[in-house]
Amino acid sequence: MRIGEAAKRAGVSVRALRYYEEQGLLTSERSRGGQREYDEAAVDRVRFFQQLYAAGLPSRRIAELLPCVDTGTTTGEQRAMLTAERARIQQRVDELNAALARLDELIAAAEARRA
Amino acid sequence: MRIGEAAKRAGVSVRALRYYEEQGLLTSERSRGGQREYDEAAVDRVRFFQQLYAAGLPSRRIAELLPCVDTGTTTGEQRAMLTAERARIQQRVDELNAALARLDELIAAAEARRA
DNA sequence: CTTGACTCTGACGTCAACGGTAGGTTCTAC
DNA sequence: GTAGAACCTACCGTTGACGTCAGAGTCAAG
Repeated sequence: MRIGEAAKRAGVSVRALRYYEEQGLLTSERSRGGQREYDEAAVDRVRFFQQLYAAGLPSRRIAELLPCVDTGTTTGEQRAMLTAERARIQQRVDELNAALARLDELIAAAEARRA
Repeated sequence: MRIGEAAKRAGVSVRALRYYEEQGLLTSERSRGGQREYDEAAVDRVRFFQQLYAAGLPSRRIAELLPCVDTGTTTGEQRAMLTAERARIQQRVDELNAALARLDELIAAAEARRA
């Protein structure tokens, strides 16, 4: 499929796909006319990026861990990065839960005063 | 206390405090010389901002819900915003947990292949 | 073989939350 | 009363993940 459909299926913009390629996160075949061609795997890959972006990883880090995903092999350094990122995300989850608790206080107070 | 100490106690930069004031999130008394004066409540307030920032709320939204915090009263619109933000954050937590699961797969595979 | 939708490569624009700097003032300690 | 730390305003710079636009080429349909 071409870039427009791939973007739609992955739920991102056409520009985003070109950006990912620019950053070395995504490759693509080219038609004889020079247009990008993607397969289903590329769509999955992009969805994976979205998850990692949502988790706060910058594209640099994603690029660093892509070899693990692609080849299935890891260096000690890469394993260390994976667990470090895991810890960072876990911490973010904890922060968000704290924020949720805080918001719940506000909401409860607001509802009480409303009644 | 002056801005330097307030920043240190809140765990942010001096620049950040001036930025919050610029955005209408924080006020301060001024000494006769024009220097900002903060109390403990301001420090707490800033810590609260940090929590909300961590939860992904932009300063615009924070500014919108500050009246609830300050006056303790809410309009229907504000209550709606509070619960909407709550839902958004909850969704983010879910996304992060999904990312964690994904990373755990990678880590497990890496550890297995290492051994 | 033309039309219209889609795509291409640059390259500049955007937005948030500050960082950093310049040039000058205020405060605290001695 | 003076040195040095801390503070002031004003303004430009930064970073990341794209948005947007220009000008040109490509592709599927009729």
